[in-house]
Amino acid sequence: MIRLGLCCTFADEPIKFATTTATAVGRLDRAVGLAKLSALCLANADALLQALHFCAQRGIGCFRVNCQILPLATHPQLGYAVDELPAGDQIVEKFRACGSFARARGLRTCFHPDQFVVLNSQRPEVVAASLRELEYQSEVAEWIGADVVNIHGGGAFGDKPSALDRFARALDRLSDRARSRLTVENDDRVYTPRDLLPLCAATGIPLVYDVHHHRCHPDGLTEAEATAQACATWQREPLAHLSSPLAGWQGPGPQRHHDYIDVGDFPECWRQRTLTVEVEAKAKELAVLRLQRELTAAGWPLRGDSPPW
DNA sequence: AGCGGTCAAGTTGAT
DNA sequence: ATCAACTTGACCGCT
Repeated sequence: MIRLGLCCTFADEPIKFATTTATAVGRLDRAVGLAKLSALCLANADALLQALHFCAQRGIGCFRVNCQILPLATHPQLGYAVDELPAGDQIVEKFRACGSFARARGLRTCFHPDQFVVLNSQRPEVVAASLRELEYQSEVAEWIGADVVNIHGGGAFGDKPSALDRFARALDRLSDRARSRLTVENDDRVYTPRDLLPLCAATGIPLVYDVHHHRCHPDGLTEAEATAQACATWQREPLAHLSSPLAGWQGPGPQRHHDYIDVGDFPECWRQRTLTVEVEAKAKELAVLRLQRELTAAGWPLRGDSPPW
């Protein structure tokens, strides 16, 4: 059974997550700034519940939460703990309500911090900021019952074995809350599945298999081999990523994402799997719903409302 | 009210 | 040495 996942935002549905900028908040007094941020966090908790309702209603079994759900939470100057916000209690309560809803409807949720999280950086301040970011996202993940906080391997710095070793050692600095949710994903320029599988074996961190990245940056493993080995790193339902190239596989910049998924890009070797497939496509929910229709027409078993993994 | 420039953060590799 | 690519639109300050 395949569970399809939607990433972060909507193309057509009027569900919006609010953001702000450090420049704007930095101009305000601390208290005024916190009041503004508090309102944004509250609005985002409401938007998340709407997003989950949409997914439940349309049989989309997984939703990825935007990493800016609590805007500027880890900013070096403007960052805050949620209990510093005027509506802090209410915010946590609303996120916990999202968690209850997701659990009741069998929806999976996950996080994917952006490229600034580099656990194997050679710069200690970058690693420290990355750990801080993972702790923040894992706190929200706990509120909403998300089981995955997924990151990339980071940089190679001219020496992948050393870089992977630094990655492994940084894990020891995470709380249980963060470490138990952390996963690592192959990317399209540095780390392949083959590079990451030994790290996963050594640390117990699951591998999120991005088949599009693997096609852009192959490593000698077939898709079936990479899928099998990635799935074996999971003690629960595995997670994978799928995209189609912007202008076809022969076109320029195949690593760039298309608006929709070409159903021909869906790996045949996923057919017998129980798997969450996050759809990374610019047309967002429209792309997920179209893929859902096409897979169903092709006889693939899909699930969006079954009990949690 | 509408417009357009701007946005916290890291790393790689193309030019 | 510089800069786009990752995500991409929404915000904010100016008229």
